[in-house]
Amino acid sequence: MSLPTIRLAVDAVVFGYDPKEGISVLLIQRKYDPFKGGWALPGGLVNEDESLEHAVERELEEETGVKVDYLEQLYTFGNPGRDPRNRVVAVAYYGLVKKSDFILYAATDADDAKWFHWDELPELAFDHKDILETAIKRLRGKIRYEPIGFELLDDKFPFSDLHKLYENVLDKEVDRRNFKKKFLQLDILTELEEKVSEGPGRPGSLFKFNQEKYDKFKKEGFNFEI
Amino acid sequence: MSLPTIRLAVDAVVFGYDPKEGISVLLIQRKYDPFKGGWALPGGLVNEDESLEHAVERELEEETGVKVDYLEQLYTFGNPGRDPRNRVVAVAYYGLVKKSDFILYAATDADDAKWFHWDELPELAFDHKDILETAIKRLRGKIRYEPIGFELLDDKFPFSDLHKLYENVLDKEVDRRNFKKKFLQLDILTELEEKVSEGPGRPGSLFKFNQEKYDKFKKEGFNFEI
DNA sequence: GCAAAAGTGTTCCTTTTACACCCATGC
DNA sequence: GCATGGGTGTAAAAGGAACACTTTTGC
Repeated sequence: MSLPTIRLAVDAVVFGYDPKEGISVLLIQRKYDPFKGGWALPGGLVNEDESLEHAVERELEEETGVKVDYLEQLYTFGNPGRDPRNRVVAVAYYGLVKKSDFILYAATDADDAKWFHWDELPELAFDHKDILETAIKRLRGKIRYEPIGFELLDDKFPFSDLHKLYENVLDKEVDRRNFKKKFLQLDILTELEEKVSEGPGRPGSLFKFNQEKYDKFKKEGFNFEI
Repeated sequence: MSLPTIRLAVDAVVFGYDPKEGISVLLIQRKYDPFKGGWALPGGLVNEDESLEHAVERELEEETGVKVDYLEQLYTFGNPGRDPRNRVVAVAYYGLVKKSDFILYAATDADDAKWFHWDELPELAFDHKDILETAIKRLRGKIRYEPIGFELLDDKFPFSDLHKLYENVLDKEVDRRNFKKKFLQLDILTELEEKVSEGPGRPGSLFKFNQEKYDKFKKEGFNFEI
């Protein structure tokens, strides 16, 4: 019996955030067939001697110039037929980045790399729509028992940015006062002296995450129902 | 550049339950090298034209005779070096079964197949210890936002079996009365007329799961903090 | 009649929700 | 001075935790 030839790939769902625009996803435009010219998740084949994480980070940087510092395995998609030409099993990861940290460029397999608002996505190649939906569900679930935000917001941010982030991810209104009360109770934020004023209205204090507490919650989880 | 040769395998962490003995894990004794004679999770290479789920179910039945009806993808383990001979990436699944439904037998790659109490596990081959620990964590997390039990208990069971199951999985005492109150509120159980007496003490009613509600919670999740 | 397990209810406390008024700024 | 967003507190409601007594059986 000969060895099955199954190719192993990784794909990355990278979320970015902007308080004004909401949540975006990083996509590339494919340079080669299949789906030439179509939009897809960044990703590619795993090399024989590299770890899966390394493969995602490498492909992501090659194709888009983005380096994520937070990356987590999402799910493995392996249905025969998901790639029209060969059997390819893809281990999908998802990551969070501060959009403003990067200038996108496209290279290797990508003709273009762009952020798309997660409500206005183009048609996607392969089963990447499924992957993306799985990632969105995961992000929505995650937010309830692990902090997100540090990876998506600037180092210093007004509280309203964090509040809007949660409203965006959960896609529902969240009472401003109760949210603040609950979040501050976690004792994960440091309030700075600085204030910032964006447009009209009273300026708000800037906050930053307490890295240590943040990592602790990330590791041990918490309960954050809202 | 030649195609990397990465082999793709699946491994299964199958949990079984017995109110008297607690939670067990199904392991096989390896017939061939590497780790010949050692204990390992059931599993094996994926065929070129079968889905990952199919591969797990096939390997599991071949090696142990167990057919799971509930199986969920756990995590993909892909570190180079996890298999001493080749690069093998393993997609791990975990499943829940009623132990009493099966008579184990060992075949193909397995010399023996046995249930081990999850507190008294032998040394495991490859990185299977990591896989198992990941599965245990997942099971403990799962119990809080999805029902488990239907897959682990007999069709009809006294309430105390369910209670013990939760105590076993969570590895802590849970107040009997509060647990019952909360669980019955979910309206997921049907109380039967039948009563059963196991040893001394007042006989208890038998319950069964309301399949429809169960599937709904399984799909949509709930919040069950205890 | 004693030990063992099942059935049931109440109180207290914590957490969550709903909600309103004042404050600092830009224009 | 008015529109806009930021900052803060309180009361009512719901949910969770703690806890004790009665009932039915086996021996």
